[in-house]
Amino acid sequence: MALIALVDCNNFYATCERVFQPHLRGRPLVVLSNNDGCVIARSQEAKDMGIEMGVPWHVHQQNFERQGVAVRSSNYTLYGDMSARVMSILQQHTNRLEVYSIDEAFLELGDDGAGAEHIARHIKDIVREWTGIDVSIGIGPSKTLAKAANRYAKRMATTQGVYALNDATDQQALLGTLALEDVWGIAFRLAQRLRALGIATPLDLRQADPAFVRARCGVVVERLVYELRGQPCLGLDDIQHERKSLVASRSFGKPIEHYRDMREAVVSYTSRVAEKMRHFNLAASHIIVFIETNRFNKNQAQYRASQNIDLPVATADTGRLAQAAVRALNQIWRHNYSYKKAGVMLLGLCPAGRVEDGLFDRADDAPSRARMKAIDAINQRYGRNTIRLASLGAQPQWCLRRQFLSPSFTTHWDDLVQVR
DNA sequence: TCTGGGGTCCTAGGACCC
DNA sequence: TCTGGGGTCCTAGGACCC
Repeated sequence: MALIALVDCNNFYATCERVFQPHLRGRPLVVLSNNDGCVIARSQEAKDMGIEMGVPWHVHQQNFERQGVAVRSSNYTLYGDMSARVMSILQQHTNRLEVYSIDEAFLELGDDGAGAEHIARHIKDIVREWTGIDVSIGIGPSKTLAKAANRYAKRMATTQGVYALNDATDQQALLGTLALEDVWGIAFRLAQRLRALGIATPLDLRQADPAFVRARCGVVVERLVYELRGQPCLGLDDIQHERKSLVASRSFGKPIEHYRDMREAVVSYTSRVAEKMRHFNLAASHIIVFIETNRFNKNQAQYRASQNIDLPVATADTGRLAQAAVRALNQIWRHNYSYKKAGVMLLGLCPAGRVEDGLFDRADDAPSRARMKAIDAINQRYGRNTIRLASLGAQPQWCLRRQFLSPSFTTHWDDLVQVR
């Protein structure tokens, strides 16, 4: 069975900053979120000082600055660029690569344990030499075990950054020492639930009855049982999948109380997210706007709301999207609240050219009986709502709802042409 | 008084990840 | 005074249909 390696860049954002500012090496360093609100990355020295992930910077600022902690605002363009360099090196050493996040990737490394470890050490050296980024590598028969191995590689100096968790004895020994929350996919809530069921460690979970776990905690945790046993349930997702949603959201530096300010914010988020969408060459068929008050402020009246608008035609046009966004905002806006955050989410994404150039994205004359019949036939064949009649103002429009399409449908584009 | 059963679709919200 | 931003997947429940 093929072994999976998880390559994870150590202290990624902090290391990226250091590659270009070598004088920061050896000093504790933190990277802050937008608005410099809270800590989103730390160098090893900063971690050792006890600076926690996600803490609001203002709480500790004075204290830490006195101790010589260097601070940087985040620079995602730089991190994205460094990430691409690392990933392209990894790509050269495997047939299958899943880029899991900006600083992590899963690789398939063959089925020979010793061989896999050897390759992993080689990868680690090369990445360091070519990019200045330090990585840790965990190897195991499943993604979840590779994750656990990676943790161990990171924490134990004796591993020199690479650890293989291939045989059952090692797996049991390690899982017995971990907390439930150390398992990829288990956080506070699930850990609580599992403990209440008498499952106290990852080793207990590995040995639990999958059917029992499924009945109590659902299919996600059942999968983890198998994954911890080394029977992979989570495949390597190395095919570039299409994005399913895009978001632009922000916390406001100063809370918003007036409708006009909120409208301005929502329109500007819409324009930002629309631009991102066009970059991926996509169009959206739903737009959601959400607004909320400051949930940390216990003395304040709380309000959260979101509104989904179905667009009659999938579009990437900022004007149309902004119009819909304002309509959504109008439905949820309430006076007398102090709003702290808002966002715009685009859903039902589909390739842009197709629908925009499509046959149905225009106010046509009333559909003929023959056309109605043809459309009915398509809906019957490929599922209802593949094509539907929508209204924009008084004008009926035909639109293609690509998110309802079966995969086979795309090869039958000709059918649509006939409808016309 | 009796009070189906199975299916689909949609939505809201929970939980997790980085 | 001040607490990030961007994602995915799953579930439960309601509406509706036959």
